[in-house]
Amino acid sequence: MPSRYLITSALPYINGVKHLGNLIGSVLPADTYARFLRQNGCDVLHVCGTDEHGTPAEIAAQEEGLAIDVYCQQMHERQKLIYENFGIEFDFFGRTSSPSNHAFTTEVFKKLYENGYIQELYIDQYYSFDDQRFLPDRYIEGTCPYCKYDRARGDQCDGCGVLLNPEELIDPYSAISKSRNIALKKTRHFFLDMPKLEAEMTLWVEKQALWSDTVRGIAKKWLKDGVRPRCITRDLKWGITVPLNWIFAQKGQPIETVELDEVYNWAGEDKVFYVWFDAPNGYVSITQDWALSINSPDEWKKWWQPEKEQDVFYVEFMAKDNIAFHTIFWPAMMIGSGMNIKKVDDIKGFHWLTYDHGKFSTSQKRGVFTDVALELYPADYWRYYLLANCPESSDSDFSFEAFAAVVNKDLADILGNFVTRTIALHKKYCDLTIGIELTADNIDVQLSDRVNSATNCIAQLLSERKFRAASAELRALWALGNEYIAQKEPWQVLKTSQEQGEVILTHCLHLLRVFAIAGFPFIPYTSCKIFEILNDDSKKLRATSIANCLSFTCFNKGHKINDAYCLFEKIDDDTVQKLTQRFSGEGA
RNA sequence: CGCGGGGUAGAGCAGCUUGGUAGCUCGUCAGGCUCAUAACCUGAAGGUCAUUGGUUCGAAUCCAGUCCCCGCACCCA
Repeated sequence: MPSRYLITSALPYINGVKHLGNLIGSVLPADTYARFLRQNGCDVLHVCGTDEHGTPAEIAAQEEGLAIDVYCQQMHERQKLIYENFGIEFDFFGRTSSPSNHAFTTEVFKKLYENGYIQELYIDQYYSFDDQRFLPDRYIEGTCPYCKYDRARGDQCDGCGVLLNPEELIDPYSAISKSRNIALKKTRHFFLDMPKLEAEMTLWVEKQALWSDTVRGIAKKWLKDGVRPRCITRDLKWGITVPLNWIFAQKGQPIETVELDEVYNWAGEDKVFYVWFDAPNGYVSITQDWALSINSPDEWKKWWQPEKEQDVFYVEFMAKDNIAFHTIFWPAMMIGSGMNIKKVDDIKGFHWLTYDHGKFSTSQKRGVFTDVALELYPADYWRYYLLANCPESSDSDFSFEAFAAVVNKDLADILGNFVTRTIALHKKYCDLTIGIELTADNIDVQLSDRVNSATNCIAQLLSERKFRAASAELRALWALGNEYIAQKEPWQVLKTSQEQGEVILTHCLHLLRVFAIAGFPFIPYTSCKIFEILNDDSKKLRATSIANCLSFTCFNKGHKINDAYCLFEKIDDDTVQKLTQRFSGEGA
């Protein structure tokens, strides 16, 4: 057993509020897993943060009329608050624009350079005079030389799918300003020498036993087709500055002695690392920021540079588009740097969440975004639905119709209703005061066995990070409550025997406690509410492992409980229709 | 032959690695109960596992071919 569990969620990009797919594609399952491990008493660190560099961020800031740093600051706070309100408990939610990430990324680069994994090449890049900037490949459009599609991008043609270089485009123009006043300029860039790392990466990928077929498949595909030098720098202002002084010093050619034009070309001092190069380093630098925040600056090493590799078990959560970076490029950077940074053990990759059989779309306002979601319904509704229906093995669809069906049935009818009926009976016949204690003589062994079997199963599935199956088993556990109470009919028994009736009801109260503990990784707010009703200490929710969490002796004679209330409001058909219409992105 | 994912009861999915009488949830229908958010419990109906061929005593599961659906278009994970 590893002594520590390191968990990272893919860093959400800064340029806007994320949608439900982002939530279920990384941070929510990661939080669920982290909560589960913490209940088991494991030492867990879960970090995430905003990915802030790159052209899309600059353009988004420009559109908002804000300076880039101000924009990022605001958007970071906004995203952070939304995750908090979903009950995502990061140890630290950091930023890739932080000083620590500047420092760490620079160090990674220097080590790669010293170890001979960095190549310098001049490349031709388009400069837009009207935009006054170099244009990243995807911001140049033109006609595809192969299929003649007239809106091909500089990196790829969407007409025929061929991968392109920008200079291949016929009649190119700036996608930002549509200006054709652009010209190819030579500019010096740095490349990560992937071919040199290929053999080592292949070995490393082969070694991975835990990765799913999908993850392994993507990794192998990139090893097969994607092994070529990858450019790691861009000509931009916003980012982590490439340490040119240091580089020229390394060459024994002090920068002062070199013609500026020759060195920088058009980029002047605006040469920064490409966002893909600095973003994953954020996992480490954010941990460093976490360490600073707890006044133990070296604490991050416990996680990223453990004495023994197997002391830390590291799981990354992400959507499938990110898998190549996490299976190949970032590990290659870390291996090449020789910095002895802990590498990932398992990668939990998610497929896409579609919206009402189509795509989420920011520009069309189609789909539910995380800020609006919380205005509509409490966090646990979303958490439960998304976990129970997560795109684990293939894409899955979100629709309000399905959402309402699941919320109404599972949360309201199965769980919520069991809470209400149990407490109502107790109030009526026992005055919300526990009058008996359960002992070996009166404990229902059959129930006990079934509950233990279910909780063990949930724990096992969570430890394997199978969220859909774990949710289904949680639901089955809830159903045991209704089954038990229907079979025992305490409302009948109580008419003839107070004691026998109370034995049944006390079993039900303990079941509620089990539901709260087992549900805590999934629907923490609800679990807290149930514990309040039971008048139990909510700290125990965080410190009781799910497997075998059943104990029929938690409540002493005389223990008072609180009255229940409706835990889940149902969603009616009319509302479903209105919401479906509202978020369809058509007309509106 | 562009890449990737998928085709299993009306809907949504599991099973496929390691072949052996087809499973879960919702929905439908029929009973039961009345403590409860018109909730709950029990039972039933409903599938030749896209299709063709092969391997095998035996294939949803392995192999080969065919067909169909989805994403790879701003945004976006």
